[in-house]
Amino acid sequence: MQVATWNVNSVRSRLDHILTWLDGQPHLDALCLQETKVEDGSFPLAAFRDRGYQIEISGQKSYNGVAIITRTPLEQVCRGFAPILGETVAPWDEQKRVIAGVLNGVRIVNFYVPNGSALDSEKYPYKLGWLGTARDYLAALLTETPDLCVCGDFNIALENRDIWTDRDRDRHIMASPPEREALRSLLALGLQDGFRKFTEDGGHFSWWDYRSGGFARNRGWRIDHLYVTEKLYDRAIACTIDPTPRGWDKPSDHAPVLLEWK
DNA sequence: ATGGCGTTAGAGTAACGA
Repeated sequence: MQVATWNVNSVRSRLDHILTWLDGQPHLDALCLQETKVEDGSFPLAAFRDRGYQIEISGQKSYNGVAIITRTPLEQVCRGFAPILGETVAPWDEQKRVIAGVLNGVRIVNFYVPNGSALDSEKYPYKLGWLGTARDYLAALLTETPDLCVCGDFNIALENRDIWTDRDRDRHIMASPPEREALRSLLALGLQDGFRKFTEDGGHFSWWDYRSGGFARNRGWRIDHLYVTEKLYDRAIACTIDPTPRGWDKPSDHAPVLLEWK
């Protein structure tokens, strides 16, 4: 089974890229998208359905938005935290950042973790609080489905080897110790990084800034992740970042990341 | 470098991303 995650920075602007890339992935079972940036009523559903794909969406105007594209129907589709954790967490669902479903007995969770903006921004504690709620959500899901694949744009580089530069890391959004600690606490539920099963060295990134020729100089960050529970981790046979679409005309600033298990 | 680029909303700039 193959699952991929890709922050496309607007599904409408990136429609051709997404379809072209999908055409080159005949064995892909699920593609999790983030930052679709469109209300559900304006989502280009037909472009996917006409090509035989199924798609489940959860979006809003202008910001955020997630979707899961599959070849066979996604089961037990669940949008946001509230269906699992109850109405007390409903405020966290105002921003559309979570969609999940079950495919071949595996629960696939698609997260678009808040960026946080800067350490002195009010968005920073929002990001940490969101990650705490996400941890509670995954803990609840684990009691129902033991096999979990949690993927998406986490907006966190967990280790120094996941960042091109070592300048001001501790004070930088996406690398600060509290963010890393919040992600580690979530992973401590029993999730492992698919990418690091196969690749130990640095210099592998999933996001490059549009500015200053970040991609051409490979000045990037590895912030898009596929985390899996123990059994799936043991069965994993490959995890790769595909930088190809990042080099296309008018690209997303993120590249897709794929995980395959038997 | 309060820099660099790109998207959305909506009509000139502003918010946001990471």
